[in-house]
Amino acid sequence: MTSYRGDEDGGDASRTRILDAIRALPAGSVAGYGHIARRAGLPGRARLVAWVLRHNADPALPWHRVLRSDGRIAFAPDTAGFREQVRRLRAEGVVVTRGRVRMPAAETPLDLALWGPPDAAS
DNA sequence: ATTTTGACGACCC
DNA sequence: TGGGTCGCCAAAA
Repeated sequence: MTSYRGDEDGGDASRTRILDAIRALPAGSVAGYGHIARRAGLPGRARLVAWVLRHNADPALPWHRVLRSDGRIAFAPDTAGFREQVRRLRAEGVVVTRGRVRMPAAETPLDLALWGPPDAAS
């Protein structure tokens, strides 16, 4: 409680919710930044998700399951991060072609079963 | 206080 | 599929 207006989460809670949403990603699945933001109750804050990931220090976080909305890896192709992400994804059975992944139409039946409807924030 | 930057996204052609 | 524009939010310069 960094002391301020009670209604304000101070972005701290937002950060937590984002990390939470990412941790909820099933192995072998992928999601876009915007998708995560939405799941975290922060529609339109895709860039905030990116910011959180950039500042993330938790090695257990499945950050590699987060891609751009077009299924493309966010890192530049010639970076270590890029290669690392491809490596991790493939290790989970995800098909990565030319630094890009086949994105689920939107909500695969499986996702709905695991995540429930978009509104029912867990 | 203004500008630039970034692990973004929806649109348009 | 690919490239460019504009909108968006928070941080850093």
